Amino acid sequence: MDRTPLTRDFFDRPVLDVAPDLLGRVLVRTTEEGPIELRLTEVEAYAGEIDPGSHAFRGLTPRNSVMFGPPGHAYVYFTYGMWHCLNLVCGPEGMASGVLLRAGEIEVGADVARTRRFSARHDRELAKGPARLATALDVDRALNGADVIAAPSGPSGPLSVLHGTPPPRDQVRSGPRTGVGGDGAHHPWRFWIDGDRTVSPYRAHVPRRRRPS
DNA sequence: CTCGCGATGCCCT
DNA sequence: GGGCATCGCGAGG
Repeated sequence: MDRTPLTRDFFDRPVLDVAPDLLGRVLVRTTEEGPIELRLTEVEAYAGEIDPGSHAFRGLTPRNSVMFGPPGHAYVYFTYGMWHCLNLVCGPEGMASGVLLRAGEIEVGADVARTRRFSARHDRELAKGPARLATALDVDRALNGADVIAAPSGPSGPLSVLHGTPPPRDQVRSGPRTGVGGDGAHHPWRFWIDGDRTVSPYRAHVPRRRRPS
């Protein structure tokens, strides 16, 4: 496995080039309890201000400001009152595009991840879904804006991405994004590794009705 | 394995 | 005040 860190230039490309190219890459999370390494198996592209599904669609806000910054940084948001999700900012500064990390296989530190993901029945469920992935890697808003480009000698900060072993191109599949409705629903901007058991199940967008009071 | 539903708090209109 | 880039649980096949 190639443990060379990905460079800034890797992320400074159009999001639809970066997103599928992240499959098979290795995310390294350094925690006090030890390292966790995750091989990415499922991602989604969010194309900045032109994309109705993107948090950046309505322009710069306090929450999404990291997306408007330079590539190669973590954008972490809080959702459904309980969960965090982790994105990697890509494209040139100002494009506000990013890749949501949806699922992966934990290759190192499954025991550490399990201390937070104790309800997972199999190891392959530890990071099967974006909020599970963030929980397993102990990612919260404290890491919002963190630089994920490691020094050439290896990971130094809390989060970094290594080259890993990308799958053959014919094993990369694409389809509609999970849980995205409206005008952004039909874009096939979700990418995953065909047949991988850690990929999360597809769920179509469901508009919610207000609970009777 | 699938489906249905409630939890929960922050963001933005 | 509506909606959310979700998850875990319980019931049923």
